[in-house]
Amino acid sequence: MTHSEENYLKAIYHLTSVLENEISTNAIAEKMETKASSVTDMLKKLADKDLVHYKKYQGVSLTNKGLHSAKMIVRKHRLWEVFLVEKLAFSWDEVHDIAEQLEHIKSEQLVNKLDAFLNFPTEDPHGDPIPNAEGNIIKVEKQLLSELQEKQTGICVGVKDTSSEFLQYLDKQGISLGSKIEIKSREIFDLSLKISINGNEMTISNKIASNLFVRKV
Amino acid sequence: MTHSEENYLKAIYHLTSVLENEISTNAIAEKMETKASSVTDMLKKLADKDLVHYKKYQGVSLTNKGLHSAKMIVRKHRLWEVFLVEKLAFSWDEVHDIAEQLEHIKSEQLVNKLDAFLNFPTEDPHGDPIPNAEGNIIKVEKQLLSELQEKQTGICVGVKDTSSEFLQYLDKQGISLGSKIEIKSREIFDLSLKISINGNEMTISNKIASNLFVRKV
DNA sequence: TATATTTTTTAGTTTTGTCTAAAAATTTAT
DNA sequence: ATAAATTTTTAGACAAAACTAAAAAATATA
Ligand SMILES: [Mn+2]
Ligand SMILES: [Mn+2]
Ligand SMILES: [Mn+2]
Ligand SMILES: [Mn+2]
Repeated sequence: MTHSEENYLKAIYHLTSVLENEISTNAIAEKMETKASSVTDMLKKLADKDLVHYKKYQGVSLTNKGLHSAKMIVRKHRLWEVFLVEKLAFSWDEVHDIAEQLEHIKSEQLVNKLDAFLNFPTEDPHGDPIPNAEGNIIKVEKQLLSELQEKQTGICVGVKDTSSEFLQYLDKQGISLGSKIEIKSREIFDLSLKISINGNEMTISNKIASNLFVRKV
Repeated sequence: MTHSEENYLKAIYHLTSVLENEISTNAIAEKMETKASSVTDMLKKLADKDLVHYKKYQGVSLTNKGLHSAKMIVRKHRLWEVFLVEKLAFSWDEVHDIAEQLEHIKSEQLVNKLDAFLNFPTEDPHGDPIPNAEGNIIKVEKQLLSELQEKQTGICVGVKDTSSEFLQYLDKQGISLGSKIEIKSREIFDLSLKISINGNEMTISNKIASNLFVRKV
């Protein structure tokens, strides 16, 4: 499997969890920042290899084989991110691009030894789940901070936007995975929130709150 | 720089240390298991990018820029090999192919953090020197075991052949980097050696002895 | 329903890296 | 010095992965 094929599988996998039904050519093109015609070419190739179900004009979905491959790529991506943060002291906003390269390294033994070296983590530095060697994922129930009611409290367990801009903003505000956040009040006008985080009071916009995952406590 | 360009630079670099003078198209083709015509094509491209000095029919050599790039690839290859052996518990005969992939990961920060994580090793698991961030190499004087005289003793500091067959043979015989080897006697007929290694006596062929580097003591 | 708009596919190019076959240059042998 | 052998380069082709422009299909609108 080529890097390009792997990137397409991964894109389809990620779109599947957001869009539920069949994935459109255009959705893939947008996600991969490429042209729809290139996507069509690749879908044919992936279909030939039994990695996707594809019918002209009808969108695409992963076969079992394709799903498993996609999960293994995501597994590698997230394990490498853990390695970079935990072992090499990268910060969580620096690791994505490097992991994009490392996820294509081919060696089952390597992934599994890396997994063991890292003590079989179940989540990456952004709170995303890491599939195990069989492809199984531990789902943690979580919701957006913006969905919490006034006076409710949550533990920050993930980010929806993983851009370094957003992650660096969170660093600046002292928000990280594990932070305890209480909604003090919600401003009706712009849905901004007054929160207390580890005792510290501050105001955050709705945009921020709808990119933070929390586990209610 | 593409993977392929990097592989060519590395091949030329390795051939340079063996062949001294200008490197021939055929030597590169043989090393890379490709056709001479493919090599010619690539040499033109590398010359265009000022990575090699190339004159038709006259062979090729690395420019300063090309030499530095090659050293950085070798640096990555050998650091990753150290990582795989020291941290992930791979054996020294399993790491080369994985390092061939990892050497192409592009991130200066990654290499340097990995280097620090490994405590700035100067040699890889096969005894080959690791260029530092500036490309400098610590040369250790070493010679082939086959060059030692009777009654002389050496410490094993490297292997010339890094094939897994040879490395596994060494494992089986209990020979590793750091082993103290004394030449007890040399058989004139086939140049085989009776040696004692860490007290243990055994006989090895000339082929083995001329693939083992030692530091005389 | 008929028409307009959007989405998707097809057709034809381009770039990279490879190949084979043939031509050109260099080296070796007579 | 000439001929033979070897090495290297050129010419032309191909596969992968991208692109643009145009055609076809599906969807939305009047
Ligand atoms: Mn990532
Ligand atoms: Mn992540
Ligand atoms: Mn190696
Ligand atoms: Mn090595």
